[in-house]
Amino acid sequence: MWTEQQIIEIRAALLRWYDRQGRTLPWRVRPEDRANGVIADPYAVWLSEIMLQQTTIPHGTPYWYKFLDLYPSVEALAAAPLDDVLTHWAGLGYYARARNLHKCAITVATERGGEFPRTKTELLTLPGIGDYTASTIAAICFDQPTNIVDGNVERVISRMHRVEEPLPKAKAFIKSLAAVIADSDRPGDYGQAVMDLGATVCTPRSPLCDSCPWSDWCEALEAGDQTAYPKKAPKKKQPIRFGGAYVMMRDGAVWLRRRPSEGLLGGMMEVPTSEWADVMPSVVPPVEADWSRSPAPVKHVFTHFELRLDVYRTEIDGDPDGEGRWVACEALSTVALPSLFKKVLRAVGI
DNA sequence: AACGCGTGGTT
DNA sequence: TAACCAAGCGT
Repeated sequence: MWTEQQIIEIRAALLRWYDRQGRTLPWRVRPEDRANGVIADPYAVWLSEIMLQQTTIPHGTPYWYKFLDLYPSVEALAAAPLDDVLTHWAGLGYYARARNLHKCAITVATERGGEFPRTKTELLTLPGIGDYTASTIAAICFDQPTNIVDGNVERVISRMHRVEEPLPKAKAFIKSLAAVIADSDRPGDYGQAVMDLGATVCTPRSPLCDSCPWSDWCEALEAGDQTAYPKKAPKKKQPIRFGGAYVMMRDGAVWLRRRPSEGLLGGMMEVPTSEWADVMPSVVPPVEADWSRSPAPVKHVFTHFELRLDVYRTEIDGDPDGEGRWVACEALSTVALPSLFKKVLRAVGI
């Protein structure tokens, strides 16, 4: 292992690199500003961290601007109806994040006077905030010396040490290795620096080792097998499920209903569908009508299965049975409609 | 502890 | 094209 002196040099090399980058993300405080006492806004940082969980920065960033504009404070977010929050989250995926975001905002606004807790331990008690997010907020906003480990850090550390154990089993071990070099003098900058390193230099496919501040200490670079790490457990093939979606139109409006509040796409609106099964279920339309089927099924890939929906469309006069409501086609952007069902509507020309 | 949970971009 | 990937969390 490294001597204390080496560890100090490793930290310093990363922070020198980071300071030189000048990479700015909109919710960040630049190192020079931080040195002058500028404090990151916990609300804005929390919002960004929840949105960026398993989400790329280009995809998440427009949502961050929109939410800050619509809900400039945690109180404003807490006061909004959940359905509005889900509407504005639509398209970002992992909708439990939006439900937890709203729940967390209510807790902070009503039980904590609008102030986020300043310690990792207290942050961990809030809905939607796990180890990574708690560590990050505590470090970036409150200068707490935490050990920030996300997917980027796992890749960087597993390469430096050529960790042979595959993820996700190796998470605890990698985290213990990361803790050895985590910086306690500039916790926020260090955490962002090591994540940036993974995101821009120590990339999954083609790492830019010539530009890496840690190349002197990287075992994988020395061995020439950087991209062999992190080792990952083989993933199983995902099943394909089939079903039918039934688009009912009346006077330029579409019939939508609300999904159950938990589980897949929980709380979001949907076009009525059949059950989703391993083989195409027998077709039982929700109303007797003259249905036309779209030429090609809609394909949609979830995390744990692929869905193929045959899309049927019809015009009806009355109301369908069951819960739901008519939504004018021009007003579809004002409802909590996930991408899957936007695709379904697009497939029949809406 | 392993699995459920979205979506869009890249290779 | 199929596989892989992205600043994880809850149960």
